[in-house]
Amino acid sequence: MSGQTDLTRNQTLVLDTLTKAEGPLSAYTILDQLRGDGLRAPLQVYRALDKLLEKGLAHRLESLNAFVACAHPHCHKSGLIAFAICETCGLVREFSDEVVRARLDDWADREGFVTARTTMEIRGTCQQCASG
Amino acid sequence: MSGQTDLTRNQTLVLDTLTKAEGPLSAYTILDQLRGDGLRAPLQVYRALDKLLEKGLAHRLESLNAFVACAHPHCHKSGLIAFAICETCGLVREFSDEVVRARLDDWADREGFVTARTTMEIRGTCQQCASG
DNA sequence: TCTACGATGTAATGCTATAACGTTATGATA
DNA sequence: TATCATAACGTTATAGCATTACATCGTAGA
Ligand SMILES: [Zn+2]
Ligand SMILES: [Zn+2]
Ligand SMILES: [Zn+2]
Ligand SMILES: [Zn+2]
Repeated sequence: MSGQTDLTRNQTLVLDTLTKAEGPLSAYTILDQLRGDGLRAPLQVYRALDKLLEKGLAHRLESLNAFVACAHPHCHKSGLIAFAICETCGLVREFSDEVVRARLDDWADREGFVTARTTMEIRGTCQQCASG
Repeated sequence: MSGQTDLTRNQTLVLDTLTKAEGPLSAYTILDQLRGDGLRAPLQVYRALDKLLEKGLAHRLESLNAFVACAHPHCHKSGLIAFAICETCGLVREFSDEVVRARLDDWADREGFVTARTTMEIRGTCQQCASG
C-alpha cells in the first residue's frame, strides 16, 4: 500500500518548479526549466500537472493557459476558488468567498444545473503596481 | 459620420455565425464555416472577434478557448458576467448576479486591487442533460 | 509466474493565437 | 483634386499550447 498522496518523481519536479516560481508558469516554461532534470517532452509535464490538479496541489489559470502551485494546500473548504491576477507584475492571489459560493450554488439549484467546477479569475492591477 | 456600432463585412459574418450556432465555437471552427464566404486565414476571424468583444456583442469563454454571441446585447448593466457551460450538450447560459459582483468589488477595494475584467465560468451539467 | 495497472518515454500531430508585411477603402483637409 | 491619416483587410509564416498513439517499465496482486 502506501499513502495515496505520494508524488512521483516527475510530479515532484513540476510541483517544486511551480512552488519556487514567482508567478504562473506555462507547461512549456516548466518543461524548459526541467530539461536539466531529464524531462524532454511536453507530455511529461502535462501528465504531472494533471495529477497535481487532481490532488488540489496546483491550479490552472484558464485565462493565461498557465499553472500555479496551490497557495493553501489541504485547505479548500469552499468548493470555489478565485484568483486575482495582476497584469503588470504577474502576481496571483488565491482566495475564496463563502457568499459568492453560496450565491452561485443558489443559482445552480434554481436552474437545476449540476456544478462540476467553477473558474473565477479577476484580471487587473495589484495594489503594489497600482500605487507605484 | 455614421453610428459607431456599424459592423464590417467580416465582423458581420462572424457575428452571424456565432448567433446561429447552438453553442460556443472556436475561431477555427468559425473560419471553416466562413470559407464559402471568402475567408481564408485565422487572423481574419480573430480580428473580427476582437472588435465584437470590444463592442460587447460576443464573449470569449476562457475555459474552452471558444466564443459565443452575447445573449443580452445592450444589457450589460453589471460589470460582471457569468457563464454556465453544460459539458454534455454544450449549451451556455449567460447571467449576472449583483451580489456576487458587489462581493468581488468589496474584496478588490479591501486589497487595493484594480479590476479590469472578471471571468466566471461554471462547468457542469444542465438540467435537461442531468434529468435525461 | 502471470496479469493488470499506473507511470514513463518518445515522436508525431493537432489546435489556438499572433507577428510581420503589404494593400485597400474611406474620410478629412489643404 | 491631391494629400494625408486611419482603419480594415489579405496573406504568409511562425509561435505557443495540448493531445494522440504507441512502446516500455516497474510493481502489486492472483
Ligand atoms: Zn488552492
Ligand atoms: Zn502587480
Ligand atoms: Zn453578454
Ligand atoms: Zn446540457
